[in-house]
Amino acid sequence: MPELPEVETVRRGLEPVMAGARFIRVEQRRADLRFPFPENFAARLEGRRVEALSRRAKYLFADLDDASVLVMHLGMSGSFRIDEAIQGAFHHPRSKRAAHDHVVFHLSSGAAITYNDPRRFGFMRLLARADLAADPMFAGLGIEPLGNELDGAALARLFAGRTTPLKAALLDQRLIAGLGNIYVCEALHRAGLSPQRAAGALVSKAGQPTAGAARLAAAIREVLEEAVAAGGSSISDHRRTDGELGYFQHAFRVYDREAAPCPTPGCRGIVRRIVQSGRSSFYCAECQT
DNA sequence: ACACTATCCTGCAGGC
DNA sequence: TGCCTGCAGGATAGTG
Repeated sequence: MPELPEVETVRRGLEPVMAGARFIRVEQRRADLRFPFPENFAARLEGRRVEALSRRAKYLFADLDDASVLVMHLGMSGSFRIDEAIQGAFHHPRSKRAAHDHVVFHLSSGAAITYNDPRRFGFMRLLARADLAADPMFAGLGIEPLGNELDGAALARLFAGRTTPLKAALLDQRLIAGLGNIYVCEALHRAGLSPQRAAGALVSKAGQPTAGAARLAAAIREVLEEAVAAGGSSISDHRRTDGELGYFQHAFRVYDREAAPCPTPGCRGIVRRIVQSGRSSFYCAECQT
């Protein structure tokens, strides 16, 4: 599910009940997700206070009061649900969905936060804050697309000399961290660039960003900001922490719209689907060149 | 260096 | 109704 906008939506939902709260009790219902849980996971969390909840790329970080960090990744199908514990009156419906409730955080704020993940590609880790930057998982992460670093010049620097297709370059978390299949497709369409174009073609011979590079940087920022404002995209699994759906999926111009007319004004193209790096690319061959 | 594949896992849609 | 295939928002390891 979750690319940067969905993870940021989750962060904003969790922050009011997690930041400043203590873990009173932690239920860990299985030994592993994508990776084994840390040793004594529940015991190491219980009693700890969350100082802040932040996001980097598609990772969530809960800074704890013992100088450790709880790292959470939602994989493809992870979600968090917040239940306010009201005098034990809350009833959890017996559903297939509940079978994939793997972790429950009971917090001093009175909230119970349940992590659900059918495919179990998500994970949780506990790291010393001092070790975070050097950890292999984070040391090589690329620039944050909603931060100040992303502009045409940054793309030119990252893509210079690369023959790899734009689609693959934009999915590469070592270059830009946080984009996934949906928002890469959407950003390329907004920028009028083919996913098959060589990444290095966005750099002039003098090493300067082309007009396409500037358009792409602006398109990435724009589509992510709009998606965050919409609460992310809910295709099948993504839920906001209050259980509501995001609604950016209604604003998709090309993603999962094979054979639909291209939405670009005046364009008579049809959205096509091709496979790159084993994943679907949706684009319009008429206006994306 | 790069591109593609398989892999982890479950659910769902579509074809028959 | 069921069985089968393929596909899905991520990320990594391994191959050529």
